[in-house]
Amino acid sequence: MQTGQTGKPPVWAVVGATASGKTALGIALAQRYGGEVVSADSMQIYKGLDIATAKPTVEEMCGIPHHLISVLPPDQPCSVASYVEMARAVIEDIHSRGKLPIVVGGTGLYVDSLLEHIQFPDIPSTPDVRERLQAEAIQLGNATLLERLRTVDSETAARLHENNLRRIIRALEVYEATGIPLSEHDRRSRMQPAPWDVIRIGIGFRERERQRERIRLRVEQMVAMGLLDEVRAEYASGMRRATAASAIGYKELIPWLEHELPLNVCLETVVRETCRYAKRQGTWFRRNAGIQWIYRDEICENEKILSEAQKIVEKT
RNA sequence: GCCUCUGUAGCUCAGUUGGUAGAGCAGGGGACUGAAAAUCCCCGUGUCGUUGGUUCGAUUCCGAUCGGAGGCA
Repeated sequence: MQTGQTGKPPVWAVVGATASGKTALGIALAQRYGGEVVSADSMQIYKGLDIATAKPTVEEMCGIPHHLISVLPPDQPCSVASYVEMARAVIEDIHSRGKLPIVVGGTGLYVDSLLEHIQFPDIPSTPDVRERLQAEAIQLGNATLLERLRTVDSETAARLHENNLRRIIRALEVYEATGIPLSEHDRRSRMQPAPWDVIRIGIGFRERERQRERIRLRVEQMVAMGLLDEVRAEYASGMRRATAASAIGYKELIPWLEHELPLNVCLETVVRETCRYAKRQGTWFRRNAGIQWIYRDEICENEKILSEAQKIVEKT
């Protein structure tokens, strides 16, 4: 098996916003370089909602093995930590078979936690503690909880806004469980460098309007592929409260299923929410100086995107 | 034809007892370590429909006019 410059085994990654064409590029690269795809997508990891989450179809996969897609039941909560654990095992397996792992995904937190080799301490979320803190927040106010956090972890408290209750609660939860501030855990989690040589390719858009057009088109395609039936079936099966239920393209169509809004309005919401999501993804990946970008609206055809990507991987 | 209401940010609408205006949504920017397709933060100049008049000063009052909604014929 080939190794990178430093002698470490290679891992490639294709990242970027939704509807940028990551999936196609990942598969094309895998075909040419003996790769297998490792998905880094917090929604595709769940079974069901295949169309809504834009999972590649069997034909699109072209026989390339895809990992971490449709591996969890929709009602099972996932987390970065468990994703990273699974993904590491998958990468190790791919390497052991002499193949090249290509991480493809738009969930920035998952991608970075994996590639930066974050060591997550074993502090799982505890629903009862969260509920208790949630209740306290309602009773005493968020500011009180943030103050409490300040006394045990001023560093984390300083960077959290009092409205960001979710993170305040997590920080308190971690301290209660371990007696060590979250900020300290975070530092320790970054002590180990990744054992791979990573190449990151990003697919982006220069102009937001191009991206918007592409998203609109993709939503139309999803509808043509049977999105509505899929959502209806999923809804009927009673999927609630799980992470998978927050998928864009699913939750926006519920008012239509419940006869509260017309279909076209809900579909417009799907487009809008997807654009907003894409914007957040852009913000996430933009700050990463290690990504080598290819711009979708400069190089339209997939062929050329592939050749650009080949230039990137071959010069490195 | 007459009467009433209405015309303010991309959209829905507040408001100014006359001193050139502000919310929500949309949009833009940012953050992000166990819910991340989630969650959170920051960003509001627009001929106040047009045109005359009153006034030191009008988006605000008055007249006309154009557009929209409703009512009476």
